[in-house]
Amino acid sequence: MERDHTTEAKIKDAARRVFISKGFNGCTSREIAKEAGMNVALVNYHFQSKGHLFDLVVSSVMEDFTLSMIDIFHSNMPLINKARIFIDKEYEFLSKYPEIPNFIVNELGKKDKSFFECLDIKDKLLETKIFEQIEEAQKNGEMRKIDIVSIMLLMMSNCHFPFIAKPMIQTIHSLNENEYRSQLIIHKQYVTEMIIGYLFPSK
Amino acid sequence: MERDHTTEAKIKDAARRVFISKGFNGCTSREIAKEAGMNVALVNYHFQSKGHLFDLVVSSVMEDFTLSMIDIFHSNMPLINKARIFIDKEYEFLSKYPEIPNFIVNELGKKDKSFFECLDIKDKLLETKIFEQIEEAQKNGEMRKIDIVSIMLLMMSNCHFPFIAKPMIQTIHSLNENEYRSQLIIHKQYVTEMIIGYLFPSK
DNA sequence: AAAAAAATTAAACAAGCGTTTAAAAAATAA
DNA sequence: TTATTTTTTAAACGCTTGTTTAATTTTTTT
Repeated sequence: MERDHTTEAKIKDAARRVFISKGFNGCTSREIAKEAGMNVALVNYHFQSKGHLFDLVVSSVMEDFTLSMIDIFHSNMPLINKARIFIDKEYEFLSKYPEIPNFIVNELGKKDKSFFECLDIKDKLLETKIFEQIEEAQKNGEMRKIDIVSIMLLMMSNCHFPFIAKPMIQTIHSLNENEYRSQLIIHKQYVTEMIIGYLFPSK
Repeated sequence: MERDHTTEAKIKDAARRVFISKGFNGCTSREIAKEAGMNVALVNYHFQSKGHLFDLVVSSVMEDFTLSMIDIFHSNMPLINKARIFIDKEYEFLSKYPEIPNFIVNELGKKDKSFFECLDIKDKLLETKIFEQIEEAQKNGEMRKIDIVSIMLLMMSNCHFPFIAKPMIQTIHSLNENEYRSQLIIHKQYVTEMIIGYLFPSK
């Protein structure tokens, strides 16, 4: 019984769905069990506690999230291309999992730093040598001299916020699902143009 | 006894603090009562239910939030100045209440649209005639032709996200409170430069 | 000062929570 | 098959939740 439709996998998948859309405090163990089509006791039998299951889900989500960020950095493209593709891939990933940014900023904000650190996002970023490439491009004058933190903030702000604030923007401007999806496609182009234009002024 | 340190006011203030930092599901009625230095029963005596009190807090927060956005729009400055001041005031407001963006996107995402609509943010924005001013500036060629939704998204993304993602960025880059505050000041300048440069290409 | 109203309290309510138990069912090993 | 282990179940556990009750204190009214 090594297939991937084991009880454990079903529960973990259900937990992921429920936790992402409702948060840790916003859902119950019974709700997760029901989503998985299981008995409540099975959740604790296989995963000890709600909290432990949650930590597993958080780690899994963060892994997907980090992976979606760094896989572009590993190539040896010029930085300006990487920036373009990064924004593109980020919008693609977030369109697929639009609830993840909200989940991350919400649920990880509550956790203490030690849990956060063991996900070692910084280390994974360092491995890609992206920071060296940025430093070099800045010395060459190809790239505007801005610190890493702000570069990351600029990128993430303009990629994540449109997904985080979706319900708010949708209501303010009376946009349905399709209309907002179209808006995101247009917005991605603006964002790309703006960020590339700012970070690489020569172009 | 018409002063502003009535029991009701104390409870409402305490509820605002607790709700903003922990969310609706993240806190209890007893916690709010304790924060206010009151008995639990008093919360329901004065505010019927936790949910009703929460709605009052949300409305109050949204009012402050909307007010912080629109008061610059009412003046008859040139648009480029309004944009600069908007970003400045937004960072000022959010530095004072850094938990509000997170609270808004989280708690309002759960509410149904009818509740959202009765806050009529769009109407308040329309009253300021800012949309007309934008349209005119775009016809004059002073401003890049971008739809209102994306303009708002650009503004809010770059103002709000740095506060929303604070815990994440802090941990990734090992920044303490003061270091992050300094980062925000620098970042605000980048953001201003980038957005103004993009929206008003002539400059 | 006495009576009426309002505000506050401690205690209890039923309902739901995460978790555990102990027995039944299913799967595995002998 | 029989014995043994693993998995699943229904039921219950103690605890916390939001809310209510009924009694007490404080304030207001007369």
